[in-house]
Amino acid sequence: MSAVVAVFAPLDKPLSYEVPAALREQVAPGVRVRVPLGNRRALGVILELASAGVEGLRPVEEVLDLQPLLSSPMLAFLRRAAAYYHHPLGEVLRAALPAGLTAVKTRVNIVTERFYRAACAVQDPPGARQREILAWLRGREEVPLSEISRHFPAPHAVLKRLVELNLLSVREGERRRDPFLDQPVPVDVRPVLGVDQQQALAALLDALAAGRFAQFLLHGVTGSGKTEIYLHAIAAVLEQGRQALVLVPEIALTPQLVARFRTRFQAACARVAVLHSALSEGERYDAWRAIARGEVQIVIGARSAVFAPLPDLGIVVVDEEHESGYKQSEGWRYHARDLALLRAQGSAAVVVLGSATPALTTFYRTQAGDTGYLSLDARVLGRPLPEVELVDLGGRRLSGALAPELMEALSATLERKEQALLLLNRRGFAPYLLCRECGATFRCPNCEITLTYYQSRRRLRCHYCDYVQRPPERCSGCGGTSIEPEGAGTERLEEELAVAFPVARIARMDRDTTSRKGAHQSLVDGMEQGAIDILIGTQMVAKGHDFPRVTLVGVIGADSSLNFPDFRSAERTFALLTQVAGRAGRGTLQGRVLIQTYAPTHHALACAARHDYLGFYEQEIAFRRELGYPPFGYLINLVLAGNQPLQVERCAAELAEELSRKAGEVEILGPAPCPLARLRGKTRYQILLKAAARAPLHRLLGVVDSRRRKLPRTLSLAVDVDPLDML
DNA sequence: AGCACGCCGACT
DNA sequence: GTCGGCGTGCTC
Repeated sequence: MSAVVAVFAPLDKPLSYEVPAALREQVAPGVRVRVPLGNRRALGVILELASAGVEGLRPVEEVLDLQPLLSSPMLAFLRRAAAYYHHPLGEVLRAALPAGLTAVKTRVNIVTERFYRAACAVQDPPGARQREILAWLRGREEVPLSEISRHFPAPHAVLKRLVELNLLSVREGERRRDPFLDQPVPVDVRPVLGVDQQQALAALLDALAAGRFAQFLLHGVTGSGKTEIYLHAIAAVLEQGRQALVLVPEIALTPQLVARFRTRFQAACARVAVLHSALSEGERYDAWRAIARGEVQIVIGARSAVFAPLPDLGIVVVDEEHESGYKQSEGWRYHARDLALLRAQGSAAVVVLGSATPALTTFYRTQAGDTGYLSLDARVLGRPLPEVELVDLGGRRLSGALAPELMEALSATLERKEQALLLLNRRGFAPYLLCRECGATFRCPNCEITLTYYQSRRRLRCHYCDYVQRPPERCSGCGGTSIEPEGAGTERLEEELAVAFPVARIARMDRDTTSRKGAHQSLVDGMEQGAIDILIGTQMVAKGHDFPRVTLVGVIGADSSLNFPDFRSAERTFALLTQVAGRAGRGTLQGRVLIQTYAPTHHALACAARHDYLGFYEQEIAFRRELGYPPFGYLINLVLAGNQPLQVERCAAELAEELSRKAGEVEILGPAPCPLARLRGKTRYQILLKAAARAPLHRLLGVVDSRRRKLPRTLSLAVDVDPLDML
């Protein structure tokens, strides 16, 4: 008997192993095995078994699972995914399984831990620390050791003594800690559905009742009540005894969404599992097993949650489906929304893609009829959309980052004691330092970009590789000393506003101010409690939260994303502007949006100002059609990177040459240096493959696969199927 | 990925 | 004369 095994290694094909007689009872497709590979061992998953013996196979050494870890629909899904993305199956399986199940060095998963509970005794112990911990424990139920450790350093000896004194009881229990449980549970409000919502829901319920694969776009502006529809549809899925998967672009920004799900389904006793990056290896494993056993009805998570092993998946919700966070940007470059569709096909599940600004490709599918279109026209409670004005900066010279119009609007907002939100999609004080004498800028030695200047810390920093240096006293080129920051980032804007509005309470929200745990939440709280008057931030401020007292939104660098060297730059700009504009006037107050731009006639800006998705779509789709870009063509980007510039260039040229010979109907663009031609010390070249259909592209990738192994090992080749950006 | 094999520079 | 640099090939 032999087994075909996908080994967790970047091999281009599965390997066959002999199944020893002693292991015959234990093997099955979907179980993990330990196998010899070269002169080491590796883990892998059995894909299939064959009774016919083959000579000269090495034996399976150990079977690691009693039951298949991956069900057969799940395996089928992952095989299709591997084929689609031209990624080694073993690596795909590794990405789909919780870390810890794929490493050879088998770590014992922590499944139990000690729980302590204060006894009913009233007398107090002698030690001060003992009293302290006991008092704390008396205020709560059963507490796991890990949580006690978080509040008290090295509590073990103290706890042991308290147990000896019979003041505490201990129990060994299964570990289940979930940071999202700390969220206050909101009251479950069940708003009455509007007409649009009822129609959308009815369509979803019909599809669910049919029990077949179907996909829908739920198109509605922020605040139009998409979440309520998800909740209703999921309730119907649970009724059928099936499970639901909810994907969100970034789980860290959605604690209130999670809380809402928890509250709603508490009564139905449905278990909601949240998969997020803060889970330890053990917790992740526990959650994964519970999901696979069918004990969890609803899974909420970021892109990797698309691999959650729900046994009978009935619905997948992809919230904010246009978000780029769904695309994995290194290693296996999958897109969770596209994988969700692939998976749902195999599970006869319904997919709901929700967005206020759907990806162009998604909206196109609704026009073509492949995807059902459900539209929520009005904001709930009929709140009007904010008035948006474009402030044309053409030919004007500003004294600071803000135009007078925006300054005036800000002071009016402050006078009314309302809040303002300013979007400037650039961190730091200034995007670069400039020598006034010779025009030199200061660049990262590893990456081909200018170093961002941080005034607060007096440092220059690279946003790509984190290289840091002190700002130079004099220019290395001409020796000049008049070196000045050019352009403005959030740090500078904050400073400028502090001068202009000395009494205003100003806060900044970007990756630099929110890296500390809980920092993001405290800024959100500050806004909600009215402790902040002006919130400055990068695109982070456009996402996630409702601030009911925000009546003014200002956008400062609206054009910077428009000038990205990428065919999707208009789409991204439109989505960001629409999203941030939606932040104004969420409460009962009328909102106003001012967008500073040099390109007021560009359709991304003009349409965003009119809240006109359809108008934007019409213009953008015409451009895509003309150039054969998605959805009218399919792209695969090949990125070659290496330390030696000449070698990278030469190999890229050779690869492109060979591809051209076999191109057929595939268009080969390049090789050309990537827009980020150097990144973390590596020189990068790209070759873009473009075709009107997928099949010839995939055929051509066969050439890449066979050539991959012949490349010098000092070079890396990344295959990006359906690239989102090409930097 | 990991690991060995194999062919060219600076050391005891 | 070796030790070891990393380019190259292979893993059932």
